[in-house]
Amino acid sequence: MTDSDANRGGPTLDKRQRLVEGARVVLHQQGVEKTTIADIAQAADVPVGNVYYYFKTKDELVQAAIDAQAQDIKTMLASFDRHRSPKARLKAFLRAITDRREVAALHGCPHGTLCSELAKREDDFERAPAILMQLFIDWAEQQFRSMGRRDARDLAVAMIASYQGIMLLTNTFRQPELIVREARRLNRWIDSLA
Amino acid sequence: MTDSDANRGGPTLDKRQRLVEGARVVLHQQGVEKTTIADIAQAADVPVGNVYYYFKTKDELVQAAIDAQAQDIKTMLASFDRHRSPKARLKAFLRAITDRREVAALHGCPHGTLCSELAKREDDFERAPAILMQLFIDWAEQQFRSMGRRDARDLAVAMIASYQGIMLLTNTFRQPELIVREARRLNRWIDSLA
Amino acid sequence: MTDSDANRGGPTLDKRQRLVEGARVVLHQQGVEKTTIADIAQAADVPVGNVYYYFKTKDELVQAAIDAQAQDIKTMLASFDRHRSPKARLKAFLRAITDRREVAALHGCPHGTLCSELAKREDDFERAPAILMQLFIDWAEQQFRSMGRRDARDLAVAMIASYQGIMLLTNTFRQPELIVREARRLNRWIDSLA
Amino acid sequence: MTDSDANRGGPTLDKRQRLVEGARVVLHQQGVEKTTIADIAQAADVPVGNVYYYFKTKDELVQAAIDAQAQDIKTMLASFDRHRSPKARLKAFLRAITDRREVAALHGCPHGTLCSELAKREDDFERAPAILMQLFIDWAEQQFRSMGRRDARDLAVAMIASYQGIMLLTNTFRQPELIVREARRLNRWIDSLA
DNA sequence: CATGAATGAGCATTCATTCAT
DNA sequence: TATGAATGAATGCTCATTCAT
Repeated sequence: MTDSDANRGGPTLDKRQRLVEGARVVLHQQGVEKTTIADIAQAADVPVGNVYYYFKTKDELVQAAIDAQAQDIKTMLASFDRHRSPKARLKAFLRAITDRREVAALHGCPHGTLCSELAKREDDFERAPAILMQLFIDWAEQQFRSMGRRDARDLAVAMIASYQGIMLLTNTFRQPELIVREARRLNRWIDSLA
Repeated sequence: MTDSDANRGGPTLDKRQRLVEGARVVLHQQGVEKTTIADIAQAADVPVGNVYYYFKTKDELVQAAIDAQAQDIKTMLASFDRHRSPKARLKAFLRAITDRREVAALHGCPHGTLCSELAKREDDFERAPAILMQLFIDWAEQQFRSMGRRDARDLAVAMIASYQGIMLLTNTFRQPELIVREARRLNRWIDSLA
Repeated sequence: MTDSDANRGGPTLDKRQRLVEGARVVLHQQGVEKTTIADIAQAADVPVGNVYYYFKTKDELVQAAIDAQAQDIKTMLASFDRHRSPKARLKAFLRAITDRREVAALHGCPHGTLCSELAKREDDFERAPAILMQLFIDWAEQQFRSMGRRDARDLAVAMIASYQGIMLLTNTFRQPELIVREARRLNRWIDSLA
Repeated sequence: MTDSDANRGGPTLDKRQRLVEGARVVLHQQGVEKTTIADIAQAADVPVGNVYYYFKTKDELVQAAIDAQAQDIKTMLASFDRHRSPKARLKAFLRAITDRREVAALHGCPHGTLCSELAKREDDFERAPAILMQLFIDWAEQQFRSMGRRDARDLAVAMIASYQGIMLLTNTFRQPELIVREARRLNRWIDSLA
């Protein structure tokens, strides 16, 4: 999905886009600290020295990758609007997650691992990826509120927590099936809600 | 040996122990990649060159920190045995988590962030912290099984996922209260189980 | 590229060449183990960190120095072709050696000491400088064969052994004259051969 | 031979002797620069900290190893006195060398590699192992002089050079047979002398 | 004498960032 | 804009030597 979205509008990406895409992939796979500018440049097929024309610092490039991920999340969540009921939308979310279980087993959640890693920093950057989680929670809260739940916020936090937690376990144990079983459970839970 | 004897029972730990403790603290606060041997040495008040007398490599020291964490987890989980019912034990677990919410907001779950970060590695070390998660899941499964649940495994995974997920959100948003509310919800959930 | 073009034919060498030359000189003078990257960088007037732009590891730089020495050897041996008879060529070789007796007394044979030192290693590198010796032996064998000697190989080995041995003694005793006398003896020996 | 001499007088060696023996073996195998005090201590089964009771510095221990080698050389050369003629003594020398060809192929000449390596140093130590070579040359000169040769000195130097050179080639190419063939040639050469 | 532990200077290597062209 | 090259401050790790007991 990442690639297909990024390529929207033509097979050729300009260098800036290629760098952001490369950053997303490599940062997800290797983590922020272990990823070098050279890694990203290579993934984007851009000369190392050229990176700094588009991004003044490594952090700025990471920020751009986070922003691009935010866009992806918005697009994905918006795509669930085609379902009429909030329950159907929530289940579509679970389905989307389940579809990515193999990648999650290998590299974890692209957003969760980013939050986890950047939260260790002591500069302003530590809060940067929080925006990604906020998107999920806000969306989920909206769904639960559409269902008439007063405790929509808590349910949203609980659901996203379950999502992030199962991603972590899936990654830790390298077992994609964990997501399948948990998604099934969450599906039943959604059904059980008034 | 002399030191450990001398320090037995006292507040002063010998250097090896101090290094492991320092490693635990600093690794939790800064992450594995960003933490230098010098950081750990300083935290343990040990000269840098001396670290290598006790640990051949940085990885070995990290492993020792993981092992120490495993011990702590075992001790904590064992302490819940004083409660007679499995439900009481699970609730005691939630209470223990809630008690640590301030640290979690600042630095995340000491085990979860470790799993998340090390899973990015490509050496054997990537699986090392899985043992920590396993301890939690096995313990939780035991509790649910004591309650007669056939789906004890799934419930255990779900509960630990919720735990890890809420730790991640708490850390991401720097909001300790998230743990309080989620713990309350999980408490009710436990009560609702047959 | 710019530099190499600019330096073409001139006394100034580009950095890579300068590094290889510096490595040759310093490795010969100090040996491989005692020579630091900083030593070579300084000899080549190149910042330490820049060395790694040209050579991924110290070993790779050493290998480049060996290769450069192989080139020198080939050039030198080829230069003896101007002599018509094999005996004259062998004597030219002895003269070339004798000409370098002062350096040999100070630092030994640049090839022999390299072989001696690297043979102690346990990685693949231990065999690397063997190629240098092989060049000498093959060339000498060719000369003896041109003289119609059936035992060309043995004679070649014997002669190169004498060469290497006298270099070692010259270096050990810091007596350049040893080479002069031995060269004289080998000259007579060559004359004595059928 | 080394061991049997060292053990003369009983199966137990005191620590100092064990250290010197360990040093000899390890220095021969690994070279001076690559050998750590810990390596030698381990080979001698002596605690690292204890080494400095017997030897103030690493150099002093290396010097002791050189001295021990000098003793060995003297003993070996003296053992050839049982042969009546100088030619027989020289041939006995060649035989002794040939007997050690396998070790030479693996680690080079224990004396030659030491000379080669230490000659690179810039302190007083650079001349230390020259004494070993001197022993050989003096002995050989004596033999040639007994044969009535006026050029005894040159012949001695030539012979020891051949010896050292073939050791180097044997080590470089890892071919023990080189020594066999060269020894044969030197044998014939000795026979050919008036 | 013995010894585990301590210490700090040094080394190969990495990498974000800058610069000259 | 583009890019290969430059730079220097880290970082993990080693090791001769010293010290306390």
